[in-house]
Amino acid sequence: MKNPVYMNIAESIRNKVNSGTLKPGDDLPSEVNLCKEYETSRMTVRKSLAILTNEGYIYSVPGKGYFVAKPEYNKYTIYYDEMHNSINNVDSAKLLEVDIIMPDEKLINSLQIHQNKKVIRIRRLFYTDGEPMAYDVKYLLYHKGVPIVEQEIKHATLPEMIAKNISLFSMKKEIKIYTEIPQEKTKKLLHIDKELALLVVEQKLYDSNDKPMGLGITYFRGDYIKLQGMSQ
Amino acid sequence: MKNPVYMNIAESIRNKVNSGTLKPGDDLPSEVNLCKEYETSRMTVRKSLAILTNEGYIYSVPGKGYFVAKPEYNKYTIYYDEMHNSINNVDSAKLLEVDIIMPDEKLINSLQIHQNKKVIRIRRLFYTDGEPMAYDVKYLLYHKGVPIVEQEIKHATLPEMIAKNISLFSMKKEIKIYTEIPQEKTKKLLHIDKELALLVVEQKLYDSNDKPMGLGITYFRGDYIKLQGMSQ
DNA sequence: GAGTGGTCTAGACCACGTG
DNA sequence: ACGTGGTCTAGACCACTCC
Repeated sequence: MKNPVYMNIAESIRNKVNSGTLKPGDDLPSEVNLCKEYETSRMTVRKSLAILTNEGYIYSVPGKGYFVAKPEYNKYTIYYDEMHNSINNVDSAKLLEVDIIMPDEKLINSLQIHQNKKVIRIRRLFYTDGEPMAYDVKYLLYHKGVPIVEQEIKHATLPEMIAKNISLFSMKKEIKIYTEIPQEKTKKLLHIDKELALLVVEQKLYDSNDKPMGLGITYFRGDYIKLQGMSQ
Repeated sequence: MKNPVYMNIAESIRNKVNSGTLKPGDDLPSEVNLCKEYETSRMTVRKSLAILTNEGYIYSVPGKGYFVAKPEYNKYTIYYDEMHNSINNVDSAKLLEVDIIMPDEKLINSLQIHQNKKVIRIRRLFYTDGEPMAYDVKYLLYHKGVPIVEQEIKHATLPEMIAKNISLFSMKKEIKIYTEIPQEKTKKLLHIDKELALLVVEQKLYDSNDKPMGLGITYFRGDYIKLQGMSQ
């Protein structure tokens, strides 16, 4: 046990919260009192408290003190990538079509563009073990330098397509997950000949000014996908 | 502009990463060099670097230095609560049944229990505007003090049910999202008389020793739910 | 051995909230 | 006025990496 001092202090307080000795809303001893209790300097105590703050255990109010936070019941982290999921990975992709279209009303609203602004549409099919598992459509705003090179597009995810121009760090992303009964043409594309639902995942990417940069909609065969997430 | 010094330094470096002046894999100036560049002390520079590390912009390697990180394309945060979602909130709930059952094989595996360990099953219907929108089943391990008081159970989420005993902080949660065609009995419960898919959300809660504490499965009418997530 | 980040100290001044 | 957290300094020693 040669952990740094600040880790031991954080662990000690964390245990008090986990065990219920400290309950949400309770106040912690002040920094100077914690210094005395653990016989260390203020910066070390503050390091411990910063860790617990990051972990969501506590929060501070300037002039008042530190308090035990309420845990977030309902927060999950999910890693979603249209080419990889927990049941099946996409092992090959077919580029159906790349074209330039005039946006319909839904697209005008979604991408917040003028009705005469043209949009690049990329339609693909994703395969696993030779079977089609998802139909994928991307709508990208045309920007100088956007690659329309087949080999670059074929296996790219939406962030990868857009990151050709913009730093990936400043992008904001949104995701929507819902289910749908497939239309006839989608059934044909995905070789669906029985009653089967689609899991639909919409991704939207924004630049640092909250301007939409692209929209992707992926229609997964319901028997080929399960999304997973976890706390933390 | 009377921001703290460490914020300005962080902002300055963040901008270099966002603009592409610094690219993933590039190394940053050393702490002492940053001290000279920004004419400040080492602890202040370290505070800036700690922030950028938390934000996922950079990472450090002891003995070597700081480097620009690769952004996480595919990480999303989703707030899920079986009683609230982006389309419709549950405005009332009906408790169908609470009973004690012997676990089937699926449940034995999922909750990692012995086959003769009994399990509490809670079955509910969720309504919005008087219409049934979801069918919900929870499986809880029996523990002393578990409340089986109807009024407490009726509107509780899975974490709330289990948090009666255990500190909510130390719990780990898992979520699985998929789609299914409803069975006949589910169709009746949810008043489904047309072709309609279900969005199924499974939640599993673990205590701090990774021991499963409960499983919840919620079957949402596909036209009544859309899950949403976002980066960060 | 020189340079790097990781930990830690013992001070300081400030803005804020409460009596 | 006093106690609180927020910011900042100028040092120190350590473990690690690389040459």
